[in-house]
Amino acid sequence: MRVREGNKEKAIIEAAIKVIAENGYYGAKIHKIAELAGVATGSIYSYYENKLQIIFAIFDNVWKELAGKLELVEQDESMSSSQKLESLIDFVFDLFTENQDLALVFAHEQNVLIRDYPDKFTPYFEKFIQIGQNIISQGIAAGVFNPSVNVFILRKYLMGGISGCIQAWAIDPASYSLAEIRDQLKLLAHKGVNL
Amino acid sequence: MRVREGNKEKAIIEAAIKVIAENGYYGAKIHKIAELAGVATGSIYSYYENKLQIIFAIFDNVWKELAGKLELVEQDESMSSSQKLESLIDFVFDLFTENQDLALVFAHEQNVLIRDYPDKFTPYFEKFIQIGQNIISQGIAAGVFNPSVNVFILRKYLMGGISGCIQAWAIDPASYSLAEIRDQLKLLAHKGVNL
Amino acid sequence: MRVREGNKEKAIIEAAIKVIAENGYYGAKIHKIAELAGVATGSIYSYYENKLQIIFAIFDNVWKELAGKLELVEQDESMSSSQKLESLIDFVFDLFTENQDLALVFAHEQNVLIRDYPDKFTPYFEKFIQIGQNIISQGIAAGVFNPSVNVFILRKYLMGGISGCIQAWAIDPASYSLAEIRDQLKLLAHKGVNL
Amino acid sequence: MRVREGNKEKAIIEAAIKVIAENGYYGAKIHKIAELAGVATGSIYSYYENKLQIIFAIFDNVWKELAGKLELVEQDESMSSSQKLESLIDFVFDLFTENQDLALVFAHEQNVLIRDYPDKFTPYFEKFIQIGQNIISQGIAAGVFNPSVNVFILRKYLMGGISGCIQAWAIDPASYSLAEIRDQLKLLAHKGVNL
DNA sequence: CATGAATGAGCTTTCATTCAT
DNA sequence: TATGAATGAAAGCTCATTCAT
Repeated sequence: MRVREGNKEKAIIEAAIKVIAENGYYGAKIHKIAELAGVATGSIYSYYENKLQIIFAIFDNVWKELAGKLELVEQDESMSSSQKLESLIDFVFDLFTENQDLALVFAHEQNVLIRDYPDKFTPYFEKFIQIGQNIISQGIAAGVFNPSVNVFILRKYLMGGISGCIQAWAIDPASYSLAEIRDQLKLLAHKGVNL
Repeated sequence: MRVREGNKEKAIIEAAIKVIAENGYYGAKIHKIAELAGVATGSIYSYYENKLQIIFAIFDNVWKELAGKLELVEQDESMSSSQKLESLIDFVFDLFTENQDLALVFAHEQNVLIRDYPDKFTPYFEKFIQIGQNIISQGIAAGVFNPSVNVFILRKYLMGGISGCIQAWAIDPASYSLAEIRDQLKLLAHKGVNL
Repeated sequence: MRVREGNKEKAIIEAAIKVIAENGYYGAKIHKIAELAGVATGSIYSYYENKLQIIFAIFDNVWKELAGKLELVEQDESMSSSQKLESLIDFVFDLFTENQDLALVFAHEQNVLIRDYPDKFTPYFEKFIQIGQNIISQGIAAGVFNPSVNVFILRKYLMGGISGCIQAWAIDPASYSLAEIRDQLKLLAHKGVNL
Repeated sequence: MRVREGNKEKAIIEAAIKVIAENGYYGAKIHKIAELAGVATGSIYSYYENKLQIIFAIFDNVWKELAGKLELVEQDESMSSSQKLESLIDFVFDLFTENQDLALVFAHEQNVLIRDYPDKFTPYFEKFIQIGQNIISQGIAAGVFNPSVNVFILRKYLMGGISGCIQAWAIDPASYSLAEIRDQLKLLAHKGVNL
């Protein structure tokens, strides 16, 4: 049956997220991940080729899900560009605020991973970014977004800003109101792109 | 001669920036830093207590300089809040675009360092951020900035956005026009804070 | 099989005794101990926390065994104080002459270890010494040992004398007759304590 | 002038005794010895070929002096064998109780040094021991000492016993009365050798 | 597939010794 | 001779990965 194995694979990923969130990628010991996942150290290697593939898998899951959702929104002709942009923020925001450890892994590890292995990082991230860029471009074409913004730069700016806020919250959740961050993010994004 | 050449310490820092930019903190081997600095491995430890202190020193230099500059601007009564905000962006932008490796170290390592050693990270960073926050608050008080933005969140957003752009450029400088990034950053920052 | 072979831990200790005997604690390289034990360097650390714990374990084994034996003798009411004192010498003598390397480790390292880590050294040594002291005190009370000897000083003297002889033999076994050393030790001990 | 240099050489030896007493030979850093001696690190090497020669010099000084004194006593026909034996103990005892650090160095390092460098250790030690052995042999020949003791073994026993007592005192001087140790040592030595 | 003991390459750090001044 | 910054070999220890069971 796939169920049991599927469970182990997932248990490993979840344990890895927790351990990496707490210790960083280098500080996350395979032994600890295995322990937390309730499997033997060696079993990790039945599911993932090596340590690197585990964190790749984490981000693959994340961006596959987000890109899938965003793709549906992009194609939804009943939504305005502004609504689509808000949805983008909501998707990212929902996922990471649901799972604080995942947010920390995202904030701390993704950039470094992309630097070290630009060609091996999940293509779904690029896809997600590309869709986001499309949404903005479409908004510009539709006359609702400011044509003077460089979408290529804007996407880096927006992602950086969102990431900065999520990280701040994940490190010290007690100091931030999630609802306010979300509203502010949307406000700032809109101010950034609107005419 | 007894006069310390004053170069070795600097040579080590510069070599460290280069090696860390290319390999990350964990991937930066002391041996390589020493080699690039043109000193013996052991000499590193005459100048820095251990590997960690090297990267701390890098950030200490960076934020000491930036906080110093920003402090002068903050106190300059001839400048408007908008001009001060632009100066902030210019300072960060100038420093990191002058030194691409430093930009990569900043973009990839700072957050992780702060996570792992929150109390040992240079206090000048917090000082810089605090001054930036003051500038925005003063702009709000002066009626030029939007009072509905949460400065606490905004500062994370702005720093994240700036960092995201600098990182994108540092990884792939050929694809970006520095001048355009700078203009866009200022535009986006203004749009974010203005009424 | 899950059954630990029970040999590796012992093989490491035995290799350590040999290597430390030949090179001293500081001269004993982990790599050499591992090689002689027939295990990988890293395996040492599965059994012992660090290098120090290895030599602590050696002395723990030694004095645990000797203190256990001496305790039985102390409680044996059929033996005279003189016989008990002879037993003490026999126990030490037997153990160390059976294992020349162990004798060298004892003679060369124990004092230094106690100096450097007085609180971490095996408590069984103190126990052994204490029982020896009791035996002498009982002999004095029974009127067979000389009441004018200071048992506190005597125990240092006796241990020092025994240690000196064992060391001399261990360094150059060809020059000494074990049987004669043993007889002389007993003679000297008796002359030291008898009335 | 020799004076100045002579002072430095002595200052180094004295600093070395102190530092080695506190940290052991391996724990004694050349840098610390130089600092305490008030000379530059490199200057040590103008006086001693290397670290090893420093501790050799310490023991050379010690045993040269003691052997010289004991030689005079041995040749003194007005003294009995028993008096000569007492003198031996007095000499050792006086020197080490005058200089507690020296006692620690003796107790902790001499045996190890002899093991590691049997041929390079000061010949004056062997000379001292030899004279001591002669004194006992003469006492036996004169009919005052017990002919059944093996002088070869006895000397190891006596030196071990004396060393054990001096070490105990040096480690914890507050717990011992020097006068009593000295008396007990003489008593035990006499009981050991007398008929 | 599951296990976890075993592996050993590779790293940071120390410190006796050197040598240009 | 005196100095002390510089050297670099060497060692303890870690931990991702393997593999016999």
